Amino acid sequence: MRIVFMGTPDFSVPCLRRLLQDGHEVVGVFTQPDKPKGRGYALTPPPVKTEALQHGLSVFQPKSMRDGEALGILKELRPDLNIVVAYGKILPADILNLPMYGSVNIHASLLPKYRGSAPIQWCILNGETKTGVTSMQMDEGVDTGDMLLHAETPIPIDMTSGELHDVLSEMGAQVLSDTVRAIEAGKLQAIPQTGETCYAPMLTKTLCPIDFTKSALQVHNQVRGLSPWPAATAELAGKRVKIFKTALGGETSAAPGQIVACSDTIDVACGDGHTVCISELQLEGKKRMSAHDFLTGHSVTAGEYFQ
RNA sequence: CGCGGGGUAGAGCAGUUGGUAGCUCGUCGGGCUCAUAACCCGGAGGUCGUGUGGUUCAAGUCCCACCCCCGCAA
Repeated sequence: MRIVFMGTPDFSVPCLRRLLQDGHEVVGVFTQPDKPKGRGYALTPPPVKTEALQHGLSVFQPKSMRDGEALGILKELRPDLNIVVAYGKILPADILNLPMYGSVNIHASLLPKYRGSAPIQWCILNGETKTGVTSMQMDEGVDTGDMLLHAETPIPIDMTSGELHDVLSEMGAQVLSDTVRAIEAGKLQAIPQTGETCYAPMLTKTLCPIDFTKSALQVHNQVRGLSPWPAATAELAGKRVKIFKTALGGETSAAPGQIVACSDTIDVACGDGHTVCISELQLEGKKRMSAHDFLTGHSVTAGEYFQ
């Protein structure tokens, strides 16, 4: 099977690897253009590009998929199937429908819930207890295509987005492998998406500041949903602190935001009379470290407030 | 040349107007205790990111270059 792979971030990499491992002929890889990233605006290639080049694959990084040029390239590649995994661009119908088997997408949620670009994080932010990966036959809408296969996984109460990302990334590769095999065998039935839908938009920094008047569970979900990126934040003694890891604590009568204990973890009172126990954090300009290490060098005392 | 913070004992930090380093945790030994993550006493452990650089009688502390880490912004 001649396959064109379209993907960009780390999440896509296991899928690409799996296609190669399964012996498919990856005739081309589309990925986002290199972008200025990080300090000094160093031009950084997306992870899929790096991986593709290591395997000697042809890489294409068009700015637009709608100007005819991309379609021309695709025609020359003559794929039997397009595989799209977190590519980051909305594809027009002529691109999607060019291959004999059309285009298949791997999405990190149980569709039709959590369509959009940040399904992993929103599942955790909303406190979902299970999620999964779905493959679908793409149409022009955003994650609205008919569903092919899916796999489920529970979300433990302390799992972070980063951890779930890695799990779903591998699961996605497996679902993809199964999907392609089933397509080749011609025994796959597409199921229209029905039922409750919701949308998982891109994360923004406005989600980061913690409001300790919310319940401990809400704060905890915010922290793990935004961990490791972009990370929930709070202010302590005028400095911004990123918070990466918390656990649900016991009851307290302290005011929201007040630190009630700081021996091994930093326990903060929330709005519902319970605490969250911070175990991993990062002060602006400093490295990420455990609460224990943080407390060793910084004098934090019970009674202080997070804002 | 996007803006900014930082590299000092295993870890996290301090180090004032330049005079060869200190705190907390950990660690090792001893003590107290029914017991302990608690407490007491004592010890080990650092060529202060690199340059065999510059200034100086003297630099962790000032100047220069380079390497690395991090926050913002993208």
